[in-house]
Amino acid sequence: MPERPTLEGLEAKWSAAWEEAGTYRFDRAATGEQIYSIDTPPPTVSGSLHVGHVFSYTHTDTMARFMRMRGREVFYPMGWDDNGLPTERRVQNHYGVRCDPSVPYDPDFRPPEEPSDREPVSVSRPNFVDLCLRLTVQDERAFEALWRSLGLSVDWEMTYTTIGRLAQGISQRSFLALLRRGEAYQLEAPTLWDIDFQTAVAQAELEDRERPGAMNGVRFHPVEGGEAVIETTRPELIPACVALLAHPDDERHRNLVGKDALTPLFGTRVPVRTHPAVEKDKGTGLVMVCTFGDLTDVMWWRELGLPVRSVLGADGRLQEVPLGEPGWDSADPGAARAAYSELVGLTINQARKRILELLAQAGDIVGEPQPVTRAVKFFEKGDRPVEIITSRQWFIRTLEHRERLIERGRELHWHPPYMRARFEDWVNGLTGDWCVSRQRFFGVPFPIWYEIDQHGNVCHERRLLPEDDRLPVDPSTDVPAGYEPSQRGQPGGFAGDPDVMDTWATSSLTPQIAGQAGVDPELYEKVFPFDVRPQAHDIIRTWLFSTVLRSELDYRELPWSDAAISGWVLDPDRKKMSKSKGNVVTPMHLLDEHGADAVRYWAASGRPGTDTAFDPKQMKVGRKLAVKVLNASKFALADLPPAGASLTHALDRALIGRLAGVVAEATDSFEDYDYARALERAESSFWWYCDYYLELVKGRRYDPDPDVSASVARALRISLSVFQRLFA
RNA sequence: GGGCGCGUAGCUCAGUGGGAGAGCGCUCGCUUCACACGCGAGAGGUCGCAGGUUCGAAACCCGCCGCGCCCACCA
Repeated sequence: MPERPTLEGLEAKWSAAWEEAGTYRFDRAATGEQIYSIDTPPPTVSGSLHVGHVFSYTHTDTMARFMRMRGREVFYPMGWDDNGLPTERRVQNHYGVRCDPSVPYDPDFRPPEEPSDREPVSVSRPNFVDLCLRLTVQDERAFEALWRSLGLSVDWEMTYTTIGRLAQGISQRSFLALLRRGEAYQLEAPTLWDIDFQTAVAQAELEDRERPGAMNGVRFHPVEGGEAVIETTRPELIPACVALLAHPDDERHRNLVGKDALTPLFGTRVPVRTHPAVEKDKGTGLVMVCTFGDLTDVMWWRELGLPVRSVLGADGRLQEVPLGEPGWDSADPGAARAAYSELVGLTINQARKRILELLAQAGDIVGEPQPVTRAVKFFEKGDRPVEIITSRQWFIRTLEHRERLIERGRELHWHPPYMRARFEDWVNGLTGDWCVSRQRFFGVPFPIWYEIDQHGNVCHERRLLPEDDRLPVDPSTDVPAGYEPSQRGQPGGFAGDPDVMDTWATSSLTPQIAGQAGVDPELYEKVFPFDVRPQAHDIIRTWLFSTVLRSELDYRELPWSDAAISGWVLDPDRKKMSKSKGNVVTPMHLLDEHGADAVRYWAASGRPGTDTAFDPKQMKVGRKLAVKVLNASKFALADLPPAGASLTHALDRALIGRLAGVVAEATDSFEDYDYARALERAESSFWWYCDYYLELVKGRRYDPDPDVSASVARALRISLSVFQRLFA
């Protein structure tokens, strides 16, 4: 018994001891209901963990420890989500490179020592992927060190990465199965597109940002005379206009409906039609449909069977179009070409400015532009608004499974229960199938090649698929069965699918990856379906939703019985922490300053699902609690008589009875995933115990008569053990 | 516009039908032999507002106000 008990050194001593003893290893001999499996969120490996990670992972850890103490064999792996755009962007900045798939592989490539200020160095795709792997290995080491400092009781022998062979094989196998069953399909269709990353993105990855704009009145010219004025914030899309629409009940435009009008500047003939989704009281009540300005355009285009006139290129600039040719008819092809030549090659903003000048010169601007602020869709990791561009992409069927997904959401036990509403809202609001292909590099490739015909054309409908036992494959370096490497890209040869999967297309399989589906069937059988998916509420629409979808498509069952949803850590002003705001708190110094128990105390006091303000004061409180436990232990255990006596004194018996109630309450709280309530009960009863029970028994505890002190000694042993287990 | 959550002491929050509470902060006192990272005493609140249900409402119901998040719209 030390003279002055101290927290210093305890963490290093015990984490080493637990590692040595394999305390948190999963015992594969366990079976059935005995096993409690956790579908741990793999944190994105792109820089550093922040205090929000510490918060929610601590919540999960308390559940793991509780279940272990209840006699369950806990399967608690860790994963690293290292594939995807965040890593690519970090590698670009860190090494000053840019991936260019047309550059050949250089086996002797060395990255620059320091990223230069000049143009980034173009490197081949394999070299780029090597750099991504190199950097993520470093990051993952740092992440593991942090998790160990925090005392997470994960089994470090079960770690996976989303770019690793296991995850790639499982992702590809699942995708090919979906393809065989028709649940995955390839289609050339309007797709949400980020013009900076030049990749398709999914509905789930969009966010709104307020942007200033201007509403411009623009005059169209009905072929039978008169005028048709629309209002638009996107005049640069006038060459892509395919129709004008009015509401069916709108008297003002009744004489135009069913007739044609010519676009200003380009003289393209477009029909005037009706659609019930047009809002009469917005602008003039007349709206132009372009291919494509927004998702509403896509809906009108699809429902009214309109043609496509695509003016926007993948790089976000206006591209060459065959004005005057079929599909691009013009009343005055010469004038149309002259006007469009002023726009081609310009960015969206440049083109918008220029076309307004041209319209003004032509006298087709009506009134003054009205400044407006409107919410614009952005890719959540992007810097410019998403556009809608027609491209060939892979999709997973989602819309037709909506009702079954809602049902699964109702079978799932949500903690807290109201989080289910977010899931249902999202499913009900889906507007399209899930676009899973990305025109990027550091991800799981689509395991598909295409035949090339004698003319050198890639035949996307003539697919060459690998057998499952070859997976994972990289079609950009591997060769389909029956072909030679020399036939790549040649007439009569083959071409690999150039795309990689959306990172969620892999993350949606974390139960299968963690459980090693198809690789270690015995393990998988034991852990799947998992018991719990812990995660934060902001990714219900992405990770939780997509995992439920994949499990439904592959197994027709839920991937887990429970979902434990944690809140966010907000800054002291209750604002969301984000890199751009510069208010992110990194956790390592907190662990150094306050100690893991203190940080965990703060985290565990945040109620399930509730956002919590970052508050170091709570960590100080946690540290005091830890010190108090040491001191109370010193008092309780010093010079105790031998064990074995019985509880004879009423006060001692009352204490133990009271503790039984606390244990029951804490247990009930934990069973309902309410670790915060369990902590609050344990803590308040512990301070009561110190202030009243320990003070009350001092006289008897030091009584020279062993018959008097024996009952106290017994009660102290029991009560101290109970409190230590409650806090554990 | 729709959905969800929240609004209790200066701050952070607990409290789902009967006593308004905890920690921090503040005031006063105490080195008392587990602990000054402690102990004791105290000040501080029309429980967002307005109705209703009830013998009784911080809690249950209706409406409103404010804050946050998600979704939709965004011509």
